[in-house]
Amino acid sequence: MKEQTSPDSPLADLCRQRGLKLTGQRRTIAFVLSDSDDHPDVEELYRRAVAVDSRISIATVYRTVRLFEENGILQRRDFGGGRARYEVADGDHGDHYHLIDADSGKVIEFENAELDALLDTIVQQMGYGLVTTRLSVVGRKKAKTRSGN
Amino acid sequence: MKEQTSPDSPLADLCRQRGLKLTGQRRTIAFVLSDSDDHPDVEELYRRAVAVDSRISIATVYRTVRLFEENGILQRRDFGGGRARYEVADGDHGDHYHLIDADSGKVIEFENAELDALLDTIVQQMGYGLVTTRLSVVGRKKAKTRSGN
DNA sequence: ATATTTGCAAACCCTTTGCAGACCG
DNA sequence: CGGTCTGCAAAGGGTTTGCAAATAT
Repeated sequence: MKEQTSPDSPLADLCRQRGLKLTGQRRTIAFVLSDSDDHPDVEELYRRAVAVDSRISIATVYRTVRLFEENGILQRRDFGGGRARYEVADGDHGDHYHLIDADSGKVIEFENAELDALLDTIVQQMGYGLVTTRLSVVGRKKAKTRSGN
Repeated sequence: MKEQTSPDSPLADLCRQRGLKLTGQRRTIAFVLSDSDDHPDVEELYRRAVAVDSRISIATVYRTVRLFEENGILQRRDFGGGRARYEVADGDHGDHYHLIDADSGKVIEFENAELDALLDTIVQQMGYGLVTTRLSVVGRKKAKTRSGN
């Protein structure tokens, strides 16, 4: 009888690697997150999780999401609108940013090495080491350019 | 009898220019804001306003701050921590960003034309026009001795 | 004069928490 | 088994709002 090595989602595995107790709920939430490529808020995660296993409470989603964030598994984002949104954390590199469509609210991810480098340089020159970058640009589709704010 | 042209703070004047009714409370809040060069949250603004005129309620500060934001007089910022913080809006140019000290939480403003340009270019290339940039970097002061951790 | 604004307190929204029972390792 | 995790509902912190009285233009 062979041992099952990894029947779980990538995030569930990560969970285990981090030494976190892998409960049914966490497994479900991890699965839902692994399965998401957008930036759901807690209520949305709750909806998706309940669809998989109805025995999950929203309090647990809040607790899990916080736990995952503290363990570097998730990243919390704020795109305005009062509620926190989450996405699977990037590896140490591959950092990415967000462009938010001013009209539709749609979030578009992008990467840019030059931007990475420039930010790092700027922060260095100010005598600091870069810890985190929180950057989202709001843009409007192909119209006049405004260089405000 | 000559008309008083401008006995008020710069922001109170802006208020008037925008056609907003200039009440006592708004005048006070505008004064407090003109007098601030940091990024106070609503409670802090309330404290400062009450120090000038005790007949102000926090509800009015919330309402005024929102009004000012909607009229481009103030800018709301989010540095984490749940509460919104405010600062006087930049003119169309002179845009600036924020570096947050990871340890002290201190907010340090900076400008960088190269960064302005790069962001604009990136957004253009994605087929959008830049509307707003929300950027704050968290950094840790470089230790000159060693960087243990 | 009269439409707006204010203060107060209650309402709201998102998030956290105390507790008793359920569960993982 | 023992400590951790969960569900529930109540509490919490920031922000908004309904209403009658006060106020600006």
